Amino acid sequence: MASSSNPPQLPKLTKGRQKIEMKKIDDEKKLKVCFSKRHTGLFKKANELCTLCGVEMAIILFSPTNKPFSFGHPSLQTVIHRFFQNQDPPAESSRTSELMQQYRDHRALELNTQFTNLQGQLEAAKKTGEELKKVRKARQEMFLWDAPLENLGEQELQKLKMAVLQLKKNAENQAYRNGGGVDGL
Amino acid sequence: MASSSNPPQLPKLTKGRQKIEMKKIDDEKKLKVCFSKRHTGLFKKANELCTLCGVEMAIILFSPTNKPFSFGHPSLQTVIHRFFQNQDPPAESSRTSELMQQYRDHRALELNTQFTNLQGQLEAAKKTGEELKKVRKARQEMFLWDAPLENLGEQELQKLKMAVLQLKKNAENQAYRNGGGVDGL
DNA sequence: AACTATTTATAAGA
DNA sequence: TTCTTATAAATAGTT
Repeated sequence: MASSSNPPQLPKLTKGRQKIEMKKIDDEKKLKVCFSKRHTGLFKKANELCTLCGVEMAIILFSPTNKPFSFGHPSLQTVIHRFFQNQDPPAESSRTSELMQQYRDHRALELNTQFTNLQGQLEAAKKTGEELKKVRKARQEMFLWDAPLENLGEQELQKLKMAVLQLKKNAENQAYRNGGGVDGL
Repeated sequence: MASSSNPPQLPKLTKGRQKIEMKKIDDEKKLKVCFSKRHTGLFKKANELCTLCGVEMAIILFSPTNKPFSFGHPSLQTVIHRFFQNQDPPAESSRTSELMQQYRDHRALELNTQFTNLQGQLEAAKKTGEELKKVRKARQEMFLWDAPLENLGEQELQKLKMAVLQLKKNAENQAYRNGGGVDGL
């Protein structure tokens, strides 16, 4: 009690968790450990999401040593089959719903055209550009495009908005790094 | 900060994160929010694992409202194909793979072909109203759409950003013109 | 594999 | 829905 034991220099036993750069880990040993921990963590998160929110999910991945791993709830085949089989929810069969479906189809068609156009712009951009360097950041945000391409609606617009914001942020970061030259890589 | 203990009365603004029971969330609103956050978090973790460890991975999941989402690196097709095609010494699901063996040749390759010709199908469908059903199917296949995740330079990034902004603008205009009242699902 | 010290992810609340 | 805040979890570096 008497002794005030909060010396400025606590002999920390470890450095604790350190922030790591988001790029491919070179060190074989570290990579192995990292994969092990994160693979476990990811599957745990997946399981929690399934439990908490009642979602059906399938995960397939190949380890750094090309070993296949998978997760499925309720099962791999169930989810994959459902996904590719395009099992729509309940079937409402009325004239109205049919018209609505046609409307959605039409709208989807137009959106697809726009996406195709976007793809073309990307191709053009790649040709115009010269060097390809710090792309990892960009790639990180790109995964957002992979998910919700079904039935683009209000929610999807929100995601697009988020993607735009992230791209903007990313561009700014890159500009900053180019100017300051902090920790080169 | 030296010797005196902290004053006991800290007017905490919030309770902060609270531990939750690992079971299906009943509250509709909470469930929705939870899914949104965790879905984003999971995909982020997945992306990090791919980046850090050079892992190939595919995730397919159905939200509480049965909306399909997917993540793929380098692409959904690539990973799924590899999984069901590569009948390597199966680390775990040999039975599953076996069940999907035929499915692989039949469905996956078929889908790949359809995707390749997606544009053509859509064009054709646009002219033949009767082809709307095909469009509907094509729309589902759009999940497989993959942005070229190759390397992009800074200039490309800028162009991409602009392209995205344009896309968003178009989508919004379209939504407004259509009144946005046809939100099925 | 277990342990710390931090970084991240999030449940609540605004 | 988005932002903030406080706390729960995940995990990089050690032992």
